[in-house]
Order: sequence, then structure tokens, then C-alpha cells
Amino acid sequence: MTKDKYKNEFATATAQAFREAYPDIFAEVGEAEVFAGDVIYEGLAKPKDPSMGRFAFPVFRYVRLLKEKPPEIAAKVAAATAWANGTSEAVAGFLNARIDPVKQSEGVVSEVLTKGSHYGDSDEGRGLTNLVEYSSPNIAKPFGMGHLRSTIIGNSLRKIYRKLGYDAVGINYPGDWGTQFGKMIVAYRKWGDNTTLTGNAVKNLLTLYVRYHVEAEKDTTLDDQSREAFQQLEAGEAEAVKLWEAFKDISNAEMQRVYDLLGVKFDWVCSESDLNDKMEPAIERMKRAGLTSISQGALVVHLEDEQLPPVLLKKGDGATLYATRDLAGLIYRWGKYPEFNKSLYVVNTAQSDHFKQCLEVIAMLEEAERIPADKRMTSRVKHVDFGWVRFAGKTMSTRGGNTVLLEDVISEATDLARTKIAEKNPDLADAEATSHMIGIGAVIFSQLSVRRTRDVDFRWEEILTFEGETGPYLQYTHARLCSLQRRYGQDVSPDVDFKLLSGDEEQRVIELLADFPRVIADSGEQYEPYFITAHLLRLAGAFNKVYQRKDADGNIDKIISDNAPLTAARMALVKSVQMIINEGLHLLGLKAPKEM
RNA sequence: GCCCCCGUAGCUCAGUAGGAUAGAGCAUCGGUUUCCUAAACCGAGUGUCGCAGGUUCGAUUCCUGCCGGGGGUGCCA
Repeated sequence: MTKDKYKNEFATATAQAFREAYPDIFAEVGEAEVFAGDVIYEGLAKPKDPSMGRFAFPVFRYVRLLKEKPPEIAAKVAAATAWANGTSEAVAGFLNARIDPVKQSEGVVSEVLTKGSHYGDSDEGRGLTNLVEYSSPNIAKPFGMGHLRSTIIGNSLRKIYRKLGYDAVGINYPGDWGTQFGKMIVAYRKWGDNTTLTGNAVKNLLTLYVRYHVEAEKDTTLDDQSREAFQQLEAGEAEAVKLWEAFKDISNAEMQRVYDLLGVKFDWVCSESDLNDKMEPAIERMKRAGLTSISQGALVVHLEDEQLPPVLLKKGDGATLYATRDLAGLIYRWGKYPEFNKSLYVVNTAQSDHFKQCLEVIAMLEEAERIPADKRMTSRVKHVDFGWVRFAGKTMSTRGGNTVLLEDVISEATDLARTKIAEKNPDLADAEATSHMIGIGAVIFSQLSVRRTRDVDFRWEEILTFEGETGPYLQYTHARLCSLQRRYGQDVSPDVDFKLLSGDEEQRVIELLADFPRVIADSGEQYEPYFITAHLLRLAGAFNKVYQRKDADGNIDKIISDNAPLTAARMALVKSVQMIINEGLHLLGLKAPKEM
């Protein structure tokens, strides 16, 4: 893992200072504890208040070792610290590090300007493959807000891993198999006709699906008929297959339209039915490994040791289940992408037991087959869970009709963006395209504005707000930064007087630019695009402060002024921030309009 | 019953590999536009960090118990 340059310099210098301040104890202990740069580096905290410095090293835990009180230790060490690029100051029991503003500005801004959108690129993933499964909608159902979350998080993770140098494979795993298709077939046979499959076919299919569940309450034979219909499908019976294919085609076209709208991409679409011929070999392998048993007529793997319910591989009637397919899928992917670094499943938290079960079965299989530890997939597979999207306090459910359609949301948000443009910037050339960028941006942002694991309530008023911590706020800041560059009308050069950027507010912006690469790496490590969202909001806020800062007379301290060197320096900052916001929005899956 | 997640300002949420007065946005109130896009910026106020113990120099953060909310739990996915 690459270390932060300044942080490491400070840690090394501080370790040296400890050695000089406590030579006797250093002689005893050697290069460990506070006398080792690595230990200092790991122990560095960030002060709550940025004005206290960039990093802080608390010395409290070393009072026993050094036999002095914290303030004395800190004072002694700070005095002995010789750090080329900054200062070290003792405040109570802390060593506060400040980076020389001119050096920091020069280092960061010139790097950003030179690297552009490649700033923050990393080679940590070189030669490694990360699979990311996301979206995975159910065929024959409209795309609701519930599916949006997986789609948006996964799409962002794919981009993040690419930036970090991984070979990222975005996988869509549509649910096109299982008993539910028995239900669809029965519903269609009973209440559908040719017109069902034309016009707004997905809506028609949904109507049938909802009706099925209503009728099944009264007629208990319906579920039996469905099981039978699914068996026909698994057996390849022509009429059933034909219907299933028709449902699939309709859905695929619909899905693709939605993905195009959202700008979501995949590298591999592997649907449940693609695993049909992979299940039997997987089952055979599990049998050979001695994992399976028959229980109440079903083929299962018991997991009692793990306090988990058994995994059902085959139902009493011989039909397969989703766990069967996920297990077959795990094995298939491991074969197709041998020794992948990670395989992530961006799926609702409701399925966490299911993934625990599947992973446990794989672990048992690899154990039984005595596969060497470094050739096992188990530790590389991760369920990236996320919370519910609720509507009016209830979980959204397709069959209950308690759902909000994504397209309705996009259309409302886009309408609002159009209205805002008409009132705020009526002369905007590309108003329609920009409305889409903003409307869709607001929708995507809504899924990335909190931590993954939180449940979120869908609220119209929340998505239809473009002020405060929102996607449009970031886009607006970006547009203004672009506007400044247009107005400046000259090339922005990194060859400026960096002393002119040493004010606290500029320094805050520059610190945030400096942190961007670390934030990307963290979001990849923790599967949390939200980290990028939060960072961009901080960056935009910090810049807007500079942008609207007033001088002592109450006049705006403008970026572009008669003072050419000052303007050049500030424009270097402007362009840096603009490129980072642009890149950050891109990683989240939002577009960054140049004007709005 | 068992397992998992959550409980921080009026609302929505950050912050937790233990650290210095707990932060944003929204909402409320007040201010900023002969000026680079006011979708912005500035100022004002609110907290038993669910409760009770424990570990620690130090706990919103770690451990235990309790209360409250959500989810999962063998033939749906």
C-alpha cells in the first residue's frame, strides 16, 4: 500500500526526534514503538479542527515507556523534530503537524494539473481481477427504485476498481429462472393473450403478476399449477419455453433502455438460466465431497455447525433453487476468471444469510477437496450488502404494488431540472441534454448519499431537491468552475506563484485535493462509493467558500482580477478542483455539465 | 426461539482500526447580487451520542446486559 507522502515524511522525522529526545530508552527498545516511523505513521490521527494541523500524533500511550507526562513528551519531541516540508507543534499531549503551505500547494496542484483525470489512478490492482455483480433485476417486472440501489452502487464500484488498476468485470445476473416463471406462465395462460406481449408489455406482465398473487390467495391450486409449469420449463417443453423467451425479450429491451438512460454498463450478462447446465456438475461435485444428504425428500447440505439453516439444492419435486444456481455460479465464475482477486455481490442485506450459506458450502467443498489455502475462492467472495429502499415506511414490493417506478422518478426529476433552467438560465444552449444530466444525476446521487448499509426512505421531496448536499449542487459547482475557465480565456498553467494560495481557505481546498486518491482507494477497499460522494461535497463546499469570500470592505474577493499573478494562481486551483469534481462525479456515475 | 443490522440536533444523515470544545444538509430566523452562474455564500440556536455497567490516561467509537426499531430464518429470489 502506498503511503501518503507528507504523512510518511512527518512520521519518519518524528521517529527520529523521539530517538534524539530519549537516547537511553531508544538504546533499550531499539527501532520499535515510538522509535519506528511505521508505528508513528499508523498512530497518526487527524485533528478534528483542520486549523490544528494536518495530522496529529497522540503521545499518551507512551507515558509508561518514556516515564514522562504527555505535555513534556510532546514539547521535547516537537523541539527535536526537523521536518523539511512542515512543522511540528506540541499542544497538550499531541504533536500537531502542519505542512508548509507553499510546498503543499505546489506539490498537489501541479500534480493534479499534470495528471488531469488520471490523478488518483493507482496500480494497486495491476494484474488482479475484481468481479462485481450488480443490478440483477427480475425478468418480467418493471425496474423499480429497489433495483436502482444495487445498480448504482455496483456501477460505481466497477468504475472505482478500473481507476485503481483492477481488471473490473461488471456482471449483470438477471433473475430469469425459478418458480416465479411458472407463475408467469400460468397467469398468462389464464388471463393473457397476444396483446399482453405488445404495447407496454412490461406493464401488462406486471398486471398479470399482481393478479396472480391476488387470485392465489383464494385458489390454492394455482401454486401447484405454477410448480408444474416451471417443471415443464426445466424439462424444455416447447410452449412453456416459447412463453418464457417472449417474457425475456420484452424485459431485456426494457432493461437496456433503463441502463442507457442511467449510463450503466456491464461487461458480462450471465442470467440465472445460463447456469442451467452448470448446476448438475456442481451438485455432483458436492455429492462426491460428501456434503449432501437427503432430508424430507430434498437434497440438502446441512450447516448446523454454523448456526445456519441447511441449503436446499433440490426440492422434493427435483426442481432446483436459487441457492443451487448461486453455488453453480460461484464455481462457474471461479473457472471463468481463475484466481480472481475479489468477487462481489451487490445485493440487499435481506440475503445475507443466503450468501453466508453459499460461502460456507464452498468453504466446506474446498476443505473436503483439500485445495491449498491460496487457491481457494472463499475468502475472495464478498456479499456487498445494502439496506432497503422503503416507500411510505414500507418495503417496496412488486407483487403488492407498493412500488415507485424508476422511470417516473427520472421523468419528474428531469422536468424539475428543465423548469429550473428555464427560470435561472433561459439562454442555455443545450437545455434538454442538461436537464437530463441534472435529473438523472439527482436520482443517482440519492442512492449514493448515505452509507450502503442504511435503509433509505424514498421521498419525492428529497429527490426533487437540488439544493444543499445534492448531485445538482456538485454539478452546479462544476459548471461554475468551467464558467470561470471560459471567462479567463487563457491556458491554465501549473507554473504559478504558489505563495498566493497559502491562505487557510485555499489550503483547505488543496488538502482535499491531496486526499482524493486516498478516498478512492478507501471506497474500493470498503465497497463504499459514498466516501467519494462525501469527499466531493466537502471539496465543493471548501471551494465555494473561496469563491464567495469577501474582503474587509465587503466586496467579493474575485478569482479573476487585474492582478495577473494572483489570477493565474487561483485559476490553477479552479482548474484542479474542476477536474477532480468531474472525475469524482464520473466515478459515481453522474455527468458533469459544463454549463447549467 | 436463533442470527444479522440499526438507535447521534426538530428532520435526513456524517463521524467510530479509542483521542483534543460531537459535525453537515434540510427546516427556522437574519444577512449577502451595480460583482466571475444566489442551484451559491455568511451569521444565529438546539444534543443525557437509546439506557446501564465494564475495559482505558481517554469511549459516540471496544466488551456485556437491557430497551426500542428493522430484517432474515428448509422446498420464493
